[in-house]
Amino acid sequence: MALKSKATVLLAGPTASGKSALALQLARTRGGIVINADSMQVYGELSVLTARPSPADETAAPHRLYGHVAAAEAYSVARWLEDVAAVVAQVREAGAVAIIVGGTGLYFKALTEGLSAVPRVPDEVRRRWRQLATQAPPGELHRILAGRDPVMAARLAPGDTQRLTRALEVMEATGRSLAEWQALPGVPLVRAEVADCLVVRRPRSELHDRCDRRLDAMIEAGALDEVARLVELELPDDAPVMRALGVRPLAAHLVGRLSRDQAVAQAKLETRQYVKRQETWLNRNMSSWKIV
RNA sequence: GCCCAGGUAGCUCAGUUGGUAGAGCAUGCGACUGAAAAUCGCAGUGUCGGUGGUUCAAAUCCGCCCCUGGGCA
Repeated sequence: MALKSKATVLLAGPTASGKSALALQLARTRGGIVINADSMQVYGELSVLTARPSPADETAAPHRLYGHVAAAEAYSVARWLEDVAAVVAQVREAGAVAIIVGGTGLYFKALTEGLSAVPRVPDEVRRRWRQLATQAPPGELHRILAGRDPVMAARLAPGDTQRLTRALEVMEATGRSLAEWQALPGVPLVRAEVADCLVVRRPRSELHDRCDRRLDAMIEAGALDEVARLVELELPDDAPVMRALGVRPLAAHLVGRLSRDQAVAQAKLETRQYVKRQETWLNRNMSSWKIV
């Protein structure tokens, strides 16, 4: 493929589309460094189930931001953005090509548009709202928010617990509506216009087949053991790692709540649904990217 | 062969005293600013097993037939 020589490559695409392999190939032919833009491949404890690049891949070309976070930590877009900023700076200094690859649309958006400068919410405040969110009857959070931040309340669906919680904690911690914060423009770290923006696309049915086959291969490669080790850490249910595709069904199988076949089927199902969400994001946000 | 329980959306099932059906899941589409592999919104679809009958009107009542599960022989 004919690529202009730009210092940064952004490579997005749905899961199991073959992004990582392409990134590796680009890194080898262009002397690049592969940088992860996937919210789950950052966790050290998960490598099989998140389809992280293999040790062999990692020796074939330098990789950054893979498995560098402990499962017990709650990673986030903001932290990722700090991490990539540092890595991209190093890569530029070294005069190498940064190949940022992943399936997390939000991360690419934060990268190319920046994040609004919302002050950090104290852990205690966050914990309290999240706690309430797990117990509040349906509609309760939305009612509370409507009383404190009608703008955000009008914007959010009553069932959208996660965003309602965020709006509430920001309102409490900063005294201003999240809507005001988000109206502040962010600073792009990498502008899409100066990067090679690539997106891997494949027919949906083909992606589904690839996801299914890959999940079977993950099981063969020890995904169940990996989940067993994760479960032993006894992390809270709302820890982001515990939300990785397949973790919940496979963990349910380990305690006998699902048969192996049911668990595998459920994991495949989750993966297909994720593909759909990714494609919606790609259609909406990356329609001008070059399809490879 | 007899008795019992079932046959309603792709799946699991709900359908009060008869008024041509509905939830969850799946599927499709969409939203998305510090949990994003997350979280959420919207939208299909049905010869109600078949066939006769009763009735103004049958998923619902009656007859026969077919199929599935269980029990008895």
